[in-house]
Amino acid sequence: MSADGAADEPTESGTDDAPAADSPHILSEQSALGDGPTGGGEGASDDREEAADGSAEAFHAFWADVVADKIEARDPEEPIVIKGGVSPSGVAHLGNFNEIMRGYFVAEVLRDRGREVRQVFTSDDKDPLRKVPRKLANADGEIVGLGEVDAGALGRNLGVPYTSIPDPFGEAESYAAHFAGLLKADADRLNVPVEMLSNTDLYADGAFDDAVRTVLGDLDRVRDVLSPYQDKVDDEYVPFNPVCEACGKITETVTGIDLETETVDYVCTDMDAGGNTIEGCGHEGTATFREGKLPWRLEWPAQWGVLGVDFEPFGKDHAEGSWPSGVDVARNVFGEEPPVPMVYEWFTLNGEAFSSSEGNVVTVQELLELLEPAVLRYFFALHPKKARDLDIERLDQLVDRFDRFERAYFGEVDDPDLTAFAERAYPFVVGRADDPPTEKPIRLPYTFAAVLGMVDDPDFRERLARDEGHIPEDASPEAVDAALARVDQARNWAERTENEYDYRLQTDLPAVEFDDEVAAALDDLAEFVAAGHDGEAIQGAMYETARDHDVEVSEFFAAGYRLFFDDTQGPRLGEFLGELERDYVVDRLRREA
RNA sequence: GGGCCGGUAGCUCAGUUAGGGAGAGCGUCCGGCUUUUAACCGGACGGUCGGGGGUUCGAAUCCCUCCCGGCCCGCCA
Repeated sequence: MSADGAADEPTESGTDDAPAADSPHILSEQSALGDGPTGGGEGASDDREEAADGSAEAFHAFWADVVADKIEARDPEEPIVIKGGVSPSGVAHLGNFNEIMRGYFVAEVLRDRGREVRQVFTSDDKDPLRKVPRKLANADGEIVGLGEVDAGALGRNLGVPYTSIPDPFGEAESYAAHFAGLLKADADRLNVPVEMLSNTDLYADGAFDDAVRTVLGDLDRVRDVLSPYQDKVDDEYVPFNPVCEACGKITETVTGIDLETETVDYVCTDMDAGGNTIEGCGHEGTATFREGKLPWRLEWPAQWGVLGVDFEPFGKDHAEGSWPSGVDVARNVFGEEPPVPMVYEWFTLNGEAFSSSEGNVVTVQELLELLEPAVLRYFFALHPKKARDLDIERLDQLVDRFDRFERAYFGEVDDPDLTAFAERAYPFVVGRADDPPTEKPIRLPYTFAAVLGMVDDPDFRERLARDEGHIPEDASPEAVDAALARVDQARNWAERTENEYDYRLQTDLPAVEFDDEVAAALDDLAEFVAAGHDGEAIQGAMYETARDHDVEVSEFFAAGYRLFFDDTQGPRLGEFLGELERDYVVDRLRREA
């Protein structure tokens, strides 16, 4: 926006004309060329008229630095504005968080470079509800079906801006407020400071007045710019959608424009919405510039100008659609430079596309029951151009990768590439860019934490973790507590996925029946345990006892698993029993309690 | 059909900026921990870097082409 061009004569293409110059795929370009290197840490190559992009960029191990270079190269005014935005839908799922998290890392990198940054997020809530969602998230973030709410009320509000639709749960000010509240709450959970803005409010406050005036004041130019992108744009097309004062719906038939009074006349006609027709009420009325909205292809670039946006990440669906037209509109309708763009790949959940209607969604809140915020933030710090799958079944892999990434930061991994990435990105991932941790946190391997989660007793968990060497002797109580917090998360994971760690120590004696040899062997083992031995010894005794009684080792273990877990398999039993209360183990082995 | 992005080991991914030894973790297999039972340790197996062609002394990396997948190319956002 602030850059250079955009004098008074918005010519063909703002600055230079190489088509690739406006590619939003800034993390894919091989770019290079240019001359003056940006030098070690300064960046900001000033004066130098055209040529624009010049300056060979230094290599960065963290993609957010590449983006930050692009932004700084434009010599932006501060605060630098980073924007994201979504239209409210039924569920604020993890996919929506790309908008927030990708921008966040760029914001943090810029702040780290001494820049003042404002990260905003627009809830594009003046958009009309186009179809009734099949799933909604309630105020607690739980996903529920339409049966939980007044679906009829939603159906009657098709075509109405989200901000004018009551919250289906009857709590927030509106449907839009409910949804924005969910997003904000999740951002808070991830400790991401983002300023939520309501698009409806921006209109109501007159923020878009100038943009609307510009658009309606020079319809021919707008039509010229827009027509290559949209077939519907003809000589009659008026890119402004008043809200019908009678029925509250967004309308699209404008019959008159009065630039003096800043009003438009309209007729509330039927509207197509994804194959369905939303009926208009037929009302004829007059609306001010604040009582309507611009269509998306104009609204988006208008937001850039209104908010002074310097950078905006967006999903790949926008890359070939609204981005090119947005660039054109920004330069040739509003006379300003579009922000630095960045396309991110979508990711999938358990191998499938996110889909709230089919229930294939997961929220930040749900995920934080399964892993630490830092791990989730790490997921978003990975390269945005890779299509990634978030596989809940194999969440342990993600956590393991994070742990390795963390170890790399502390110089414990022999992998130069990973180490270079970690050295730069880790402080941002843990949210401590200005005060990086100097000591590596204690991390229990995730699957081991899941094993500990089979027993509720906190002392048991700590003892076994210590005995297995996962907690240093001199660890502070706080550090130990922090490490053990992962046990509850891993336990939730095991329960949620019903995987091979989903075992539960049985407090009551399961129904069992053993043949005489096995029973005798169990009695012997009980005696051994009663005599007082550690886990390792018990493990060894299990083998010996089985042999002594001519019992297959596997059969004997199965008996043990049946007694303690009511299952045929389980974790390494000896070490496990060694940490449990002795009387309990002895009684159970004797099938007495 | 056209455009954009992606395709590296069974899985999850680094490596492509700047051409030079194809890598990690997990899984699998084998072994170790006196001892077949998920955690810990060691080792091995495992890849035509999607296919083909080209440039080069040398290509996962650069160029061309083809295949596969996602997205866009109506409306909406």
